[in-house]
Amino acid sequence: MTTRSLLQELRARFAEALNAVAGDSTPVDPQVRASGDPKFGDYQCNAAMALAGRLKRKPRDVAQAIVDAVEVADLAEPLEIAGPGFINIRLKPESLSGRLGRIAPVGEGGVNPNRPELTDRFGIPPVADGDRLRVILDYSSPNVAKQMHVGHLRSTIIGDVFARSLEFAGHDVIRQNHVGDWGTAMGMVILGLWYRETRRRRGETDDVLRRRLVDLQSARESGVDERRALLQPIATDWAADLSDANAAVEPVRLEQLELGYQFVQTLTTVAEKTGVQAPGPDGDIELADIPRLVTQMLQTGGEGNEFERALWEAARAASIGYCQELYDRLGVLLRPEDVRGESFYHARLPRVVDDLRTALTGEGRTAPDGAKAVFREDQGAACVFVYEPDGKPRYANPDGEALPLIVQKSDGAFLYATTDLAALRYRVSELHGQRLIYVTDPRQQLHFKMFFDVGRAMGWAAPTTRLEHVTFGSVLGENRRPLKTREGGVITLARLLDEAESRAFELLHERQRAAESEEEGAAIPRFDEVEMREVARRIGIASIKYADLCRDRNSDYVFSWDKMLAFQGNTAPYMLYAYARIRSIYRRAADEFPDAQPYAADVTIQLDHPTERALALRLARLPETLESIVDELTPHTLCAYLFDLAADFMRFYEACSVLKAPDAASRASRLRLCDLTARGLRLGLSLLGIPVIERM
RNA sequence: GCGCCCGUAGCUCAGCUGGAUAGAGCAGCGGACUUCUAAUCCGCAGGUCGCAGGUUCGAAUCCUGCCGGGCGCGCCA
Repeated sequence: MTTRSLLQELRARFAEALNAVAGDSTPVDPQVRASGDPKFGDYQCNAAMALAGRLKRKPRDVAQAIVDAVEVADLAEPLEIAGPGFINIRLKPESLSGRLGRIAPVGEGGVNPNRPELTDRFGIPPVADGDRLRVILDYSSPNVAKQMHVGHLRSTIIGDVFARSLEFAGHDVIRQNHVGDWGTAMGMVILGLWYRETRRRRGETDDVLRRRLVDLQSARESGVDERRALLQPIATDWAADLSDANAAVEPVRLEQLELGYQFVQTLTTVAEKTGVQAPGPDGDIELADIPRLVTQMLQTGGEGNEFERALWEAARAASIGYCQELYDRLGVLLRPEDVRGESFYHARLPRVVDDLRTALTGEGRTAPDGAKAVFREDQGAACVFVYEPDGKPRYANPDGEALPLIVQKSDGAFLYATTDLAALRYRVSELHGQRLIYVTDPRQQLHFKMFFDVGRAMGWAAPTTRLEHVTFGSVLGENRRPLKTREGGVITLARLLDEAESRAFELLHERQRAAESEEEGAAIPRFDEVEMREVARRIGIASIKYADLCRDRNSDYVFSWDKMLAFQGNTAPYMLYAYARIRSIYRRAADEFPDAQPYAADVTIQLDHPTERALALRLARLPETLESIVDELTPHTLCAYLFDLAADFMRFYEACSVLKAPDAASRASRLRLCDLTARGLRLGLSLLGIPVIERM
C-alpha cells in the first residue's frame, strides 16, 4: 500500500465527498490546503463557496452537506464551518502521532553521510512505477574556455537540487552537463594554446607570453601604425610556427588556457583595422578576423589535423578537470561522465539541417499547439520560421518581420540552435527522456521557445514529452547591479568559495573567543584548528548554496555575506545549528539514559504541549512539501519549510526539556520527536545539496 | 515597436495558482540564561500590496490601461 501524504489523503477524501454532493461525475477541485492561521485549524477545505454557485444553493448549506458526506473522523476532530462556508479541519493528536509513529527508524546500515536521502526516506515512498519518468536534466553547462564565475553558480546548484529531489521522488534522472566545448570561445582557446605551444617549443616560457600580452593590452588605445609595428613580428613568427605540426601536446592547466585565450582575444582587438595578416589553413587571414578563422577551424572538425585535435583535447581535459574540482568542492553530483558537451553533437548537425530542410520546406509542419514550422533559406542562412495558426509570425524582430531560428549560417557554420535540436533528438530517442529540464538564465528564453516549437513540429519531442526551460534571476551586488569585483571584473567561483569559508572561519573563531572570555564559558564545542577549518568550510559552502536556493529562483537576489552567514533567520547556519542542537541532546541522552529506546514499540508520541503538537504537524507535512518541489521545481518552498521546521523545533526546545522530562515515557516521546526532526532536517538539507554538521 | 520578468513593512524576502485580520527575518524598542549549545526564545511597533479601472460572495493573486525598473528581439551562446 502506498502511503499518501496528509494533504493527498485529505484531498482524496474531500474529492469523494464533493462528487457525492455535486451529484455528477465532473471532478471537483477539493480546494484543500493548509490553513494560514492556526485558529482556522490545520487544513481547510474551500470548495463549498464555488460549488454553491454551480448548484445554486447557499454556501453554508453546501458546506454542511460536504461535512456530512466526508469521512475523516479517523483523522480529524469534528469539522467546523466558518465564515461564508470554510470547512476547518483540525487533526486529532492521535492521528498525527500515529502517522509519525509509522516512520520507521533508520535501518541497520545507518545513514550514508554523503547521500542520507538514499538511506533514510523518512517513510516517504517513491512514486508508483506508472508515474516514474525518465528525466533529462541539463544544468551547469559552463563554457570551457573560461573560469567558472558567479553566473554559473545558480544553474549548478539549482539544477543539483532538481537532480536530488527528482531522484528521491523515484524518478530516473540523467544529468547532462552541456558544456561549451565547441564554440568560438573554444576555438580561441585552441588557437591560444597552439600559439603558446609553438612558442614553447622555441624555448619561450609563459612569462614571455605574459609580457607580450601586457604589451598588447597597453597598446589597445594606440594608433594604427604603432599597433601594426607591434603585431607584425608576431605574425611573422606565426608564419614560421605554422609548419610545426608535432601533435604531442602536454597536459595543461586552466591558467594556461586563460593566458592563451586572453592573448588571442587581445591580439584580435589590437589588430582592428591594422590589416596585419597571418597565415591560416586556407591562405592568409587578417588577425582581426581570427574569430571567424577559429569557427571555421572547428566547423571543419579539426579532422585531419592531429595537432589541432590534440590541442582541443588538452584544452578540454584541463577545463573539465578544473570544473570537476569546483563541483567536488561545492558538493554537487555532477561527474565527468555527465559531460556531454556541444562537441558530442558536432557530427550530427548536418543531418539536423538536412532533416529540417526535407520535412519543413514548402508547407512545413504543424506542432500540436498549432504552431507551423517552415524551412526557408534567408539571406544565405538556413532558417526555420514559426507561424501562428492564423499565418502571422510567432516571433518577430524589431522591424516586425518574422524572426527565424537560424540553424546554419551563410558561411556554412552551425549554431547553438542546431546543437540544441540535435541534443533534443538524442535525449528523446536515445536517452528515452520523457521530461527534459534545462536550467539556464532567462535571456535564452526566446531561443528555447523557438527551438521547442521546432522540435515539437518535427515530432522530435512527442506531445507527451515535457520540455521545461527553468530560469533564474541574476546575482546582484549591493549596488543592485550584477555582482562584480570592486574593480569591475567577474568574480570567479573559486574566489567566492574561498571568501565564504574564511568568513565562516572568522565567525567561528570569534564565537570561540567570546565563549572563552566568559566566566563559566558557554557550552559550545571546542575545536582545534583543523576541525574548525572543516566546520567553517561546510558552513561557508552551505551558506552560499542556501542563500541562492531560499528565494524564488526567478527573482534577482542581492548577494550579502552578512545575511547569508547570519545565525538568525532563514539561513544555512540557523538550520545547521538547529540540527547540531538536536544531535547534542541525543548524545547526552545516550550518556545519561542508556536504556532509553525512542523507537521502541511501546513508545507513544505524546503531543500534550502546543509546541509538541506544532512540531509534529510540521513533521507530518514534509512529504507534501517534497511533492510540490517535484512538480513545480521550486527549491525555496523546501527552504521555507525547513526554516519553519527548525523554528518549530527551537520553540519546542525552549518549552519542553527532553533530558528533564517528567517521566521516561515523556522523555522517549520527546527523544523520538527530536530524532524525527533531525532526520527531517537532514533529509531536506540533503536534497538541497547541503550536508549537516554534527557539532558546531 | 513587439515579447518576457519584476514592483508587498525602513532593508532582504514569503504569500501555497481566487479565500478569512497580507506573513517571516533583519534593523528599532522591551523582556527571558541556577535549565538539554542564548548562534536561541517571547513580546511591541511597523502596510494605500506601484497607480487606476474591471471580473465576483471574495483580488496582493485573474483581465485591461497607465507609471517605474530589468532583460530579450538573424547568422554569439
